[in-house]
Formats: sequence, structure tokens, C-alpha cells
Amino acid sequence: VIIVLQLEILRTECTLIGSPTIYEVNAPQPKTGSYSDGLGIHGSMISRAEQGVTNIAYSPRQGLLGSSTAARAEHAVKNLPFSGFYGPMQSQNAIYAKMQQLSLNSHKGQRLAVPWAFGFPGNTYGYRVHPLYQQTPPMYMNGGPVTNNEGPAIPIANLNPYLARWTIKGRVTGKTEVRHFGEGKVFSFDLLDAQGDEIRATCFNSLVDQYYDKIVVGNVYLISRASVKPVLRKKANPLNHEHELILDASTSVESCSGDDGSIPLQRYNFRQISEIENLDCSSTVDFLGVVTSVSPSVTIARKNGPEAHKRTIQLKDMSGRSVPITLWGNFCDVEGQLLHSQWESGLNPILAVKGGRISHFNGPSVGTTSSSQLKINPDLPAAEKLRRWYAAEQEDDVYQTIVQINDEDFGTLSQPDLATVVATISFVCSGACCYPACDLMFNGEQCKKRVTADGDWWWCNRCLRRSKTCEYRYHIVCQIHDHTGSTYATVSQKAARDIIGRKAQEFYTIKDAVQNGQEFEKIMQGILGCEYLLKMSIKKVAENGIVVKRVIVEAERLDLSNSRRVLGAIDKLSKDNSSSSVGDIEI
DNA sequence: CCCCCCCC
Ligand SMILES: [Zn+2]
Repeated sequence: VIIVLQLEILRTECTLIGSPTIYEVNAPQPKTGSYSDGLGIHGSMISRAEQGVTNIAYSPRQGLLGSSTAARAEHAVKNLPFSGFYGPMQSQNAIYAKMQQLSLNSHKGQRLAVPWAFGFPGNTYGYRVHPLYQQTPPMYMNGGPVTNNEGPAIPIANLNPYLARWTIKGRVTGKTEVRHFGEGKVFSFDLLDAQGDEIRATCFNSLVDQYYDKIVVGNVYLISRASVKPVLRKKANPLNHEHELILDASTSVESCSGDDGSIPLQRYNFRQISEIENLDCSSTVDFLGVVTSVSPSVTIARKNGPEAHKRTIQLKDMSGRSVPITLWGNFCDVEGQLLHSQWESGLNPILAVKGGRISHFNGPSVGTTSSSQLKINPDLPAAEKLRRWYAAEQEDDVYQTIVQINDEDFGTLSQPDLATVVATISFVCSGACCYPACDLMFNGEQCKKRVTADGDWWWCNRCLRRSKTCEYRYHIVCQIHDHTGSTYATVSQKAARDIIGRKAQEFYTIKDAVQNGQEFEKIMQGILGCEYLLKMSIKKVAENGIVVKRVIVEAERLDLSNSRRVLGAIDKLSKDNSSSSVGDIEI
């Protein structure tokens, strides 16, 4: 037995060679009688390209006859390490199924109808699956219908402008909205076949009316007689295919009933968020991540054209990095709204982004385009893995050391890195720790700039106005250290209040207004040299070069006798080590 | 035949 795989197609049709006969898998002897259609044509024909193994005719005398229309199984697993199919995978052995099919046909002794083959000069090599067989489970569940009147479906990868007649069978993985331009309108949709290859199809004008509603994302179609054009602007069509389809009046689009799941619902080529710096601006990329925050929707006035809705989500993946993703238009209103309500109720959904557009404006970010696809909580093994990873990450008390947060890689321009450290406050920088702040509104938010007393008023040099009132705010910079090193950080209002234990107004009164040195000393003694659990935000900002900003966002005084952390560690130790009462507690 | 993909 000689098995030939992965041949390229030179001709999609050719005349029969010799008199091939049916080979029966289960019979001890090959069946020698050939089938006749009554028109003097002998031989057997097998459908082409269901799972990429195609056109195989067995003859005991001549060996294997047939041409493979390029078995492209490798496409299913290319783009490692993060490519994945979304949806059920075909697991049957295609050759085995073919032989079963042959065997069944011959047992039934039925004639094989090949009506489509007769429209061509000579005899066409190939066999049309009879509709009767398509409905016969279980053997014919394997591929569903693969033909229409144009013949059997060929792999999408093989489409090119020089094919006279072809049919492709593909699942619609996404479609754009209808876009209007001048007098015309347009929409596109993407087709994926069982070999994992994709092609974009586009409809203009009256074809938009004809097909926009008919094309349903997720459904499988047999398509033939569209014009196959080379992709001239790769930037506008991120699919791998060299060509794209333009539908016209003669195009046939047949909805493929009996979808058997041989074509995945979506094809992803996920990249790690940590790679994003290396991805070109405007390139199109897939990401799979946990949604860690969702902003409200805002309306943007566009330079040209109508206003647009947008919102920004943060997506984090197992590389540990996050990236802001801007959802525009419908993605903001539909998926974004869903994500927002889930996030607000404390959930962190998984999101698959297909066809996100990379930007490097003020640090890396991703935006949706008209041909992007979003899938919330996709049914993918990688999504489940990610969910577990994130849950574990949330649960684990993971602390960083000061040396780690001082690392120059910590914190990026686009987004702060968050860290939790256990550190001691070495000292609080001298000078005013709190100040009277402007309580006027400036650019839609409280101004907060230091104001100066002006009789009964407070004068703001930024607002250039005075106010009867002011708000006392903390401005604390302190040094913290742990066993690895030390660093400086500013303290948020909330953290400062928790550390000092008083409102800024009260502290101001003690320190500056009344100058109660004894009370002030007492407060500082309760702070300096004490250990805190500090949640910190570290980011870089462009200010005459890159400046690292470290902010203590939250602070919790570690009281060892009543520490959740210590109690938790003891609890864990007693569980892990229940047979022994001896062990070190690492805190 | 579109090919814009938005805002800072
Ligand atoms: Zn002001």
C-alpha cells in the first residue's frame, strides 16, 4: 500500500485513468466489478477534501489512484504556541472514514450518481456524495454535505483566480456592520474551513441587501462562483489568504444544514500580552485574557464623522502583563456593557479578542476595528486554564520585595504595576505633611492645588479665583524598607489617613496650627519603625525623561498579635502539617 | 468598487 499525502493541486479535474475498482475494507478479496453509470463510464469516485485527505481511489492492481487536494492538516496546528481552535475538533480518521464510506456504498450495491461531472469535457475525477447518503447516520455524519451543484468543496487555502469552478465550505467566524461610502455600501464576512484556513468575502451595494441578513455568524455555507481577487492591501485584510472573495450576482451561497462541527467556530492565534512592545503599530492580533477592569462608556466627538462610543477594559493574561483595550461602537455598547455589569458584580470574565489593532500611543494598547470579534468566556481549554491561574493568583498572598519593585522593569508607561510589600516606614520626609487644598472645580474635577490664605479667603493660583473654604489634604513622602532594600514613595490620601490615624485637617491642627509637639511625636512614634502591608502602584511617566512614580495606595498596620496574615499562615501550617505541631511560620 | 477604524 502506498499512501501519498499533501500533494499540491495542479488540476482540480482530470479524466479517469484506467478502470479503477472499489476496494472493500472488510472483504477478504478486493471487489473486482466496477460501477457503471450506464453511460459507459467506469470507475469509482470519491468525494474530495472533507478533512483534507481527498480523492483517494483504491485499486488493487494500480495501487492508489487519486490526487490530494493538499491535505493541510498542519494548518490546524501552526502558529504555535498559542493558537487554538474554538469549538469541537474533528477526531475521526479521515481515511478510515472514507474506506468505511466506500465499503458501505458497495455493500448497498447502489449506483453512484455523478451528475455534476458531466458538464465537463471528459470525465471528471471525483464523486458526488449522494444526498441520500448524507442523511444516513452514522457513516455520513463525518463531514456533512460537502458539495453543491458546482462539485465538491475544495480547501479555502486552494482558492485562486485561475480555478474555473469551485465550491468552498466554510463557517462564518465574523461579519462587519454595513458601512456606507459615497453612493455605495459594503460589508464583509470571514469564512473558516475544516483545514483551518480563512478567507474574507465582501458584498457591495445590492449584494449587501441580498446577503447581510442571510449571512449568520457561526453558520456554515457552501459558496461558489464569487470572484477571487488578490489582496492588494494587506493592512486592510489581516487574514492569511492571498486572495479575497467579492460576491456578485452569479454567486451561490447555500446554507449548509447538518452542521457536524467539523469546522471550528473560530480560529485564534493568541499572542502573549508581554509581547506587545514587539508588535507593530496597526497590526492585527488576538489576545486571550482576564478582564480586570471595565470603564463606563463615554462618547467621543470625532474629528470627521459622527460621535463614537468607547470604553476601556484592562485585559490580563498569564504572562502577568495587562493591556488596555479600547472597545468602540457596538463592541462598547454590547459586549462592553455586558463586561461592565459582570465586572461591577465582582466577576472577572475571560475575553477572547480576535483581530485587535495594536497602538503604541502613550504606551501599548489595543483597539477594536470593524472586523474584530469579541467572545466573552469562550469555551476553550486555554480559557479554563487562565481562569484557574487568575483565581490562584488572587488567592495567593504574593508579596514583592523592595528590590523587586525598584527593578527598572517594574511599572510601564501605559499602566501602573501593582505590588504588595511588607515594609517598615523608615522616616517621613520633613516639611509640611498636609496642606490646604483648593476645593474649586477645575476641568471637571476638584483642583486640589495648594491655596494661600487671603484674609477670610483662600486664593488659588491655578483657578485664579478665591474660595471661602479649603480642604486639608495629605502630601506625604516617606522612605520604606524591608530586608532587601529601601525606596521612596508618596502616600495616597486614603493610605495616609490609615497610617496617621487622623483626618488631614486634624493632623494639620496638631502639627502646624496648634503645633502640639508632644502629640505629633506620639503619632510619629507609632509610625516609624513599624511594619505595614502596603499596596503600591508603580508607574513611569514622561517628565523630562522617564520618572518612576511609586504610590502607596493602601496601608494596613501589621499587628502581629492580631494579623490576618499570621493567623492565615498558622491556619495553613496546621492544615499542611496536622501530624506535627513543629514548623516554621514564614510571614 | 472598501481599505475609515475613531479620543488623548
Ligand atoms: Zn484651584
